[in-house]
Amino acid sequence: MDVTAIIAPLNDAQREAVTTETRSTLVLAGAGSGKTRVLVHRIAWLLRVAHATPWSILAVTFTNKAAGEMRARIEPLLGGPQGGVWSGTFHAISHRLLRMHWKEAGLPQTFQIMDSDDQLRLIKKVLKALELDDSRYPPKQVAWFINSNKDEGRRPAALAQSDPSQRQMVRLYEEYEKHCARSGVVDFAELLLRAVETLRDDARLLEHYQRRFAHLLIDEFQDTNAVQYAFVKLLAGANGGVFVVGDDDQSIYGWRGARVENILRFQQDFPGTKVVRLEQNYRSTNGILKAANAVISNNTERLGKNLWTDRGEGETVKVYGAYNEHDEAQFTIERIRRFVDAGHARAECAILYRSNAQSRVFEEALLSARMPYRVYGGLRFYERQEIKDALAYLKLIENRNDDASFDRVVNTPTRGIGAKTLDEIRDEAKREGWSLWQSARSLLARKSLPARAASALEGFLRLVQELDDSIEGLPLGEQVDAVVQGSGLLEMYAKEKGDKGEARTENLGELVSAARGFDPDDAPTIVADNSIEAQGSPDGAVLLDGRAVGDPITPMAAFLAHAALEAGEGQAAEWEDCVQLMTLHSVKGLEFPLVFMTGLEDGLFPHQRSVEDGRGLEEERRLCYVGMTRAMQQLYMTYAEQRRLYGSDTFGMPSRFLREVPTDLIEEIRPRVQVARPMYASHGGALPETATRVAPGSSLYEPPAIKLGARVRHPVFGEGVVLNSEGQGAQARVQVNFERAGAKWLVMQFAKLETI
DNA sequence: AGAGCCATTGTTTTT
DNA sequence: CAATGGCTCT
Repeated sequence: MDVTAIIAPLNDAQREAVTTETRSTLVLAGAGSGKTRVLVHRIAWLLRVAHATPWSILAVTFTNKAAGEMRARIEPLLGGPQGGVWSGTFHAISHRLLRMHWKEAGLPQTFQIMDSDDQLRLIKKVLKALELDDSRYPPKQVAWFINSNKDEGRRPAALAQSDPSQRQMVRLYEEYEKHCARSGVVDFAELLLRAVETLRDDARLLEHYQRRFAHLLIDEFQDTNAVQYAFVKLLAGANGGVFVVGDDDQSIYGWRGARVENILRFQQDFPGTKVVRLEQNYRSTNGILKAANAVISNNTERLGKNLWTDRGEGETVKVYGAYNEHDEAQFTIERIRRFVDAGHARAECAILYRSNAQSRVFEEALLSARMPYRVYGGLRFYERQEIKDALAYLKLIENRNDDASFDRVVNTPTRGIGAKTLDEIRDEAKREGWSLWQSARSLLARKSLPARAASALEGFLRLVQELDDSIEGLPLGEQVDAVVQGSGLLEMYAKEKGDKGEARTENLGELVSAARGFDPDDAPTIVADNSIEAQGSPDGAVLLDGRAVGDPITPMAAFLAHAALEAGEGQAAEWEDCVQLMTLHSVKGLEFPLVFMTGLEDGLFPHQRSVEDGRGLEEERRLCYVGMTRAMQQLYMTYAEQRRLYGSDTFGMPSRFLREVPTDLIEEIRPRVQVARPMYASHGGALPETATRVAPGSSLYEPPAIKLGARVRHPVFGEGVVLNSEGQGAQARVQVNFERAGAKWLVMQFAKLETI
């Protein structure tokens, strides 16, 4: 393997990035510009040309999927699997550090990871324990408060306690942390924060890793939050090489703490950063690209970048204004059918929408059209109830103090441990500061429970202990099998009637086979490969206290972490050729020859709640940009004039993003016959259509004459508020709720409305 | 323990 | 329009 093979397939900008010798590099990689390629080739370059050792490289990605893809692409380039390189998500890497250095991190060796679902349950418990009203402090909001503070690196002590409700929130945060500590569980945000704090506060550990990881590579840098940024900065230290790749125009996770500003900050914090822009797009035709560029250019907070391509103009972007959501679905399917009839695969087509709820109409239509499809998102394997039950038993076997797991299965299957007994246990736990397991044992020892409850509880404790004893020394798969059966879960779900029970027992079976097939070595970020560290790297990485750095991780611990960190795909990968349905968020990173962006109506997309502030709107616009740039050959953008939402009909205006595409780049497809809008339109695509150039004055380009929520005055009815509007141009009507006369529909053309 | 009833409440998602 | 959660009643 020589240098040519690594750099030959690259364009100038890509090559400049891959071969850079500056300490810090920022690659601004536009959509479809070969971002992953640059990352992969950079690693190959470091190994083969700069002669870096594998263990000096740490590559961080945003999702597990991306990490897997990166690993898969490095292999052929280097002619074999690359052991020693640490790669994975920030969470997986943090987890690995914490497992190895649990002592330094102040965690029990058997600490367990708590997912968002467990977290919410715990918060509800804490609310109850503090006797706070959960309608005044909605658990979701509390979770948001805790998580976003952790994402920003703030512990309760660092928080202002300005007003009483803020004080309560901080108290909840504190109490929540106590519960976590007591039961030895760690939530997602905690994984990161704890890892950063541990490194920060332990000079020897920090020095070891700073010296070891001479090369840091971070993907999707625009999606990093404050703690992740701190993590990078900490590990880089004063000398480490940092190579970050990102695209400010594709930052769509601001709402969960991601900070685009990190890109700007990076250049300040790492003086001398070389900035490389990848602007040549290899994915889309020029028409699509120009349209996408036009939309994103409306954002003010940009680093600036213009994608170009040397592919041909291609087809124009098509816009379709449907009567309603059913018409929208029919139209979409009809176009897919044409595409497929022309010899394409269904899997080349993607239907995108803003929110998951919108998939339903498409699913129904696809079903009745007998067209196979696959919906991304939804309930994932390790999030299923029966799987979580089984995992809870396993976690409890690992760590008796895991309260979340105790709570979950103490009475599953039912064994006569009711609310009353549990309250007793919880009271005891609160009084003594113990875990539920410890409290249960104490209550039993003191014989302070009624006989029946006592024997039921006794039975549960014994069951867990017996399971623990019986699986010792067995291979992982047999351990899981023994627990699934011995816990009674399998029997319980087998009794459940109907398909549901069957599906659940099947899933439990799948869990067992997942465990049988689980190879810790396939989860490189989860299992510490101590052998490599023990040998020390040739360039002389230190050993701490002369022993291997950190503790090894058992297969069971690795499996449980894998289940928590990588919740598994929503549906088992079916290899049938099918149409792909997903949200605009989950399409990031993918590409399709034919893309439909649907539901382009103001209020839906951009979403109502984002329209209210400017930054929110810019993020929505980036989401639109992400969607548009997924299309390789053909892009359709559709909206519905009428849509049933939350059980009532709404009349939306075409999305403002549609108006941001220059008219000469799109063709608007409209029904040829202007019929009166049918009440329940569903014309199966049979309606003759015609494609026309959009003329100024077309419905799309006529801004709404009146804003929803505006106050208006009518010569006869007096003052009121605009509730709704419908139609455009001469037919435009508005619904106004008059203070005296009540709600009325008025035709804009005739009603002499005056805004006030 | 489980069925049945009423009220509430609705983005985006990974880890 | 649902899905969810809390509640009561058997």
